[in-house]
Amino acid sequence: MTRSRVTSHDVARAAGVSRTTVSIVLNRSTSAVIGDDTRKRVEAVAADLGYRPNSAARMLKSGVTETVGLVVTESRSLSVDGYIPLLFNGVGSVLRRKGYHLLLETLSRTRGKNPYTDLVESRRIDGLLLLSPRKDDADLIELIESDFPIVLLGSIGHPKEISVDTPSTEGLRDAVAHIVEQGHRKIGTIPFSPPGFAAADMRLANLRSLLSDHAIPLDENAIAYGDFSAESGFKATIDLMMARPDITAIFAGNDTIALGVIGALAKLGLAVPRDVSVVGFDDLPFAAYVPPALTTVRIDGMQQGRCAADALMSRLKGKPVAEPRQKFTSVFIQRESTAPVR
Amino acid sequence: MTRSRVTSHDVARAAGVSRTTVSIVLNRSTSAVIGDDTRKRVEAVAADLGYRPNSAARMLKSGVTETVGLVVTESRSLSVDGYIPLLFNGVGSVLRRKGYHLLLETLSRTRGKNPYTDLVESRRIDGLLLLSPRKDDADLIELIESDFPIVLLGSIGHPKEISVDTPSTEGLRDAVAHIVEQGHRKIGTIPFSPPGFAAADMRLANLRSLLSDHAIPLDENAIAYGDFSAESGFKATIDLMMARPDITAIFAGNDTIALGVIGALAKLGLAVPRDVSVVGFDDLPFAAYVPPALTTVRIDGMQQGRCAADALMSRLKGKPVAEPRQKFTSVFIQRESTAPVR
DNA sequence: CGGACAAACTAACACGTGTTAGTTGCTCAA
DNA sequence: TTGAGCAACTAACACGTGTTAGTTTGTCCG
Repeated sequence: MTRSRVTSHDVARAAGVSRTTVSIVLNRSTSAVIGDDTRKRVEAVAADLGYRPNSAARMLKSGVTETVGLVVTESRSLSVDGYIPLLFNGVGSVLRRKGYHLLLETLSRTRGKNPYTDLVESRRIDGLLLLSPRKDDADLIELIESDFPIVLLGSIGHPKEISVDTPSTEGLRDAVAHIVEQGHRKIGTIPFSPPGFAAADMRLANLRSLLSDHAIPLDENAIAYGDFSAESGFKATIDLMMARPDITAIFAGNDTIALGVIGALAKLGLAVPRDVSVVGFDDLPFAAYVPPALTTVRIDGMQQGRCAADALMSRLKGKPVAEPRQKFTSVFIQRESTAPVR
Repeated sequence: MTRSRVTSHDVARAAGVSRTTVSIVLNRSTSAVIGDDTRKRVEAVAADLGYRPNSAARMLKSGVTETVGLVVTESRSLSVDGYIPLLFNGVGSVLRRKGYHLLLETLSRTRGKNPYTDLVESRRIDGLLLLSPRKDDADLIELIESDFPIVLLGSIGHPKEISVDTPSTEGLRDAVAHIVEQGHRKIGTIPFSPPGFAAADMRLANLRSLLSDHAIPLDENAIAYGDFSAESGFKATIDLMMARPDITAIFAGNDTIALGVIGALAKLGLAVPRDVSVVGFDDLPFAAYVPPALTTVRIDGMQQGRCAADALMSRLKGKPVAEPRQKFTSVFIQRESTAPVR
């Protein structure tokens, strides 16, 4: 490493004081009183030499890394799910303000050992944000019970969890009411992921229950599973409409899938919303600007990200989190991809 | 810190050897010969106790963090530009394989001091991946000249840079040829960012030059600047078509913007491709599945991410990078959003 | 005049690791 | 017998920092 660095020792020598004094001055520590002139001199010398504390040494000594991990459990979803970038943005804005850093870890489903266990045990991070947690994740449960600071984006219903969830209930209730009001009775859906993914399972159950309130069944053959992407929405729609050509309204698992749904319907010669109505989910930034503008259910990704990061920050500061299980209501947004049944 | 950790000292004591031996065994160091039985015993004890080396201590001693920074200079673009997630995925797949970690930093344009300077000087990262570098970034140039390992995604034309670029030339040439062949002469464009952004400026200049090869001008009033998002594409299109209702073909800065363009045209009562042809850029995962399937120019984000990460990895291993300025050709993809002029 | 006390600073330890320069015991040739 | 050489291991230092427990100097009060 030819690139030589300036240490607190260099600053101390140049300022004619001890290394201890340098540390106290630069950290604004109150463990000792330092004269005003000395303080000024040390600060000037430090700035002059361009001194930056070595983060590794600081981590080692203090045990604080000023870094939090963000784990995306489905690395595949990262590249196609437009919701995740919004989360990143929300999380990032909070961390930047607090001077924290973000370690991004993607986890492919096949891996045996969870990578965040390694992050935690090697003390590389102070806390963890976990996206799309799974109820059956034993490592995760152990981590939660060990009191490691961890905030879930989504919920697994563990008594000790801290989570920021966006249940679909309210928005979806209004969406269903709207669709039923428009006269639709033959309804299909394309969940945003295959079964086993907590949030998607929950939303599907929710949809089924809401439909049954209107005495409308959600048959097994009216469900075609997607996989986050527009492509999966496209293919699932082809399958769905083959099996159930009578369907007049489709609830897409997210807005990206909704794009694929509309694309597939067009391929089948069906216009949206004239022949089939489509409801999206998320209200991604593009939703209002595509043709037809998507009727959808809004959840605010940036806000979810911000809240999760805030909760983790206060947890790291030792404060108890005010609201361990925060929930954001979703809201129905009516646009132009839905219309009365013909 | 109630959470007590097991150190190499604990392992040493439990195995009845010295800490040095533990270190040598677990790092497979060749600086000393360790007997086979001792080695086995140490490994067993370490596994048994669940020993994980403290990363901070290791960083401090070895000077290696096994972490690379990924800086997104336009934090706004993160939430709306579908290309970035693809890059993440490519970068992530390489780093995961090599056991490296990814520190994600977003930079809002307004900030004075570049945050990556801090990352570098506090020794938090071994190397840097920089997205959308700016030619006028003095800190960046200084960093490059100081031989810090840094790989640019995009190019600023510095003699010492290592970069992975995706110039638009080939794909755009074919796209222009296609559009001209279809009889279009009144052509507009919506760059993916306002002027000042190197890649967008370059692409615009490229488009202008390619059009002029066909003796077609690109008037100033045929350009309406976008800002990564579908929303910006929507609004820019409204402006553009107000100023130039004669336009029959639009080159969108990226596929997300193309969505907004098509949405706006629909609002104006214009159908794509019947009334106006639209060419996207990037070939994002949804491009083939929306109606109409986007005619676009493909650049492979995952591959660009992988190559950049690979280049950085070999740079960190001390190997000279085989090809310091790598370029990926873009390729024209004809789908259904373009048609002959009416 | 002596002791108490505060202000201003510092010596020295600890954090947990990787590595260099040994040390110990043993074999084997001269 | 001896000393050279080797296998197997370890003592001790260094990385750069934060902090505890002092030390020195000066002042003030009884």
